Amino acid sequence: MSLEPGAESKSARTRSAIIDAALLLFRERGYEATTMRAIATEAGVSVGNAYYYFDSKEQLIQGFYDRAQIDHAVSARPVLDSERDLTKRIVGVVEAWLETMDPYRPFAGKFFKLAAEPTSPLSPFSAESAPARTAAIDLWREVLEGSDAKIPKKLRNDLPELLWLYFMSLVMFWVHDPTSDAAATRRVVARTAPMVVRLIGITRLPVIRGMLDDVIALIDEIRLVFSGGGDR
Amino acid sequence: MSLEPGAESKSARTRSAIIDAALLLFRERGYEATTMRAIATEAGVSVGNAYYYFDSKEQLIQGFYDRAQIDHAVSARPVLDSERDLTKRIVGVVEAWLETMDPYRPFAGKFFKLAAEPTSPLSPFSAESAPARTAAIDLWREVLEGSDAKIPKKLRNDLPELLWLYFMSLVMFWVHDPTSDAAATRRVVARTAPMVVRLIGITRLPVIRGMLDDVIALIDEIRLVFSGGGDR
DNA sequence: CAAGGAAGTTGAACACGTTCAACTTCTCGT
DNA sequence: ACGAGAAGTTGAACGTGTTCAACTTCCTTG
Repeated sequence: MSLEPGAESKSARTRSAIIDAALLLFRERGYEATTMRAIATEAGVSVGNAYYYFDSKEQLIQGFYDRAQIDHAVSARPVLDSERDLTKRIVGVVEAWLETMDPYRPFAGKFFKLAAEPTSPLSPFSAESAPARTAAIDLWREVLEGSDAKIPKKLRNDLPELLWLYFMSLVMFWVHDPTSDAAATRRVVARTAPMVVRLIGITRLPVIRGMLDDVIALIDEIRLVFSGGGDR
Repeated sequence: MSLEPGAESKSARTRSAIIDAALLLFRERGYEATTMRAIATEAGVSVGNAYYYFDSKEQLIQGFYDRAQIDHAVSARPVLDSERDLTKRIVGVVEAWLETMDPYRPFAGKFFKLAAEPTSPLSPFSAESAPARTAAIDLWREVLEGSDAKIPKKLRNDLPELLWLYFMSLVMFWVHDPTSDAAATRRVVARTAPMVVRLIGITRLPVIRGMLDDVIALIDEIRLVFSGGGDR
């Protein structure tokens, strides 16, 4: 594999030409209305050739995920580098994501429907998504570690993952959000981000600390089940 | 529409014959492997006729939902009538559901993938699912009201819905649960149900009460968005 | 009872995702 | 430069969900 930009192999160029074509047509007509024949034609290849590079039409969405994640990391950079307040960091990173995803919002539902199937490689919990997932969790780790908030020791380990889960539920809300320009989602983020921060602070209280231990123990147990601990 | 049982119209019988055939074949071969042609043949009708009664193959799953909900209400009855302890009521009702759904577990993922699409009538948040949804929320209201637990006034209104949401997240976990016989899900229920009950009790603490007001305000706001308050 | 419209029913036809055997082009060791 | 195997490419063909014009049965109204 060559490293000089612009000198990528022919096959790599064909590959991304197909993704480009797919994403273009998805934006224009939506996911279902875009046929594989149309994608192939737009990309200047045959249908069969498109299937040489991608196992299925759904598979093309993985390409979308990868790009979205990179775009998000880029658009979140300014906030991460300038803001210290944890609440504002959370809000900023989520808003950056909303910005990035805006062009795809009309048919995002179709994408997440596919992601919701547990056996699908597109599921955020699948092995195939592991790279994108850990990258995303690392982003949330940076949100935490770059902030001036004091994180209780007990939470250090699990909080990035929990924050990512919080983010995933925001994404789910966004998918269902009927308001134009995702106004409701923005409102929910603005409202819940301070709650999350306060929740972290509250874990110092004795009453809560007892519960926290249970929660952490449960999370660790669940992680074990999914990392091969359970019989599949 | 006739009310005497056993004297239903021909069309109603055809309708349920198609659902019977579909559910039978789904169980035997899975969702994707079952063709509409096979369903029609099994039900003793033509393909076109099946489409006279159901808009699509997905639509057949709505029939599955309706039955599952009825079955659950029935299987949850013993616990609801005999047990007073809130934790045990929650665990019992969830276990009853797990029992009910067991035959469909192998392909439940396929079902919930369809349910995850916001625009789909199969979404638990859709208008079409409203009857099933309110019935389910009512079930959780009974779980609460039949228990000996003291529910803070502030929570009376929203708690059944919140409990249903908790249940929905358990369902999501169940769909992803890789263990045989859903052992991990059972464990999570056994662990989280006491936490939920403790969480309800804790809302009396002054620190928490402040947060609780925020949460309730947010929930009410969200409900408004989805009940037509937002621009669609 | 007759008539005519509504409800129910049919299977062939269509469009789409996907597969595959055949073909072409590239790569590299000799 | 050559040959052989790998990699890339093709479009026709297949199976599936869905549609539709035509047909049949049922029900209502005069």
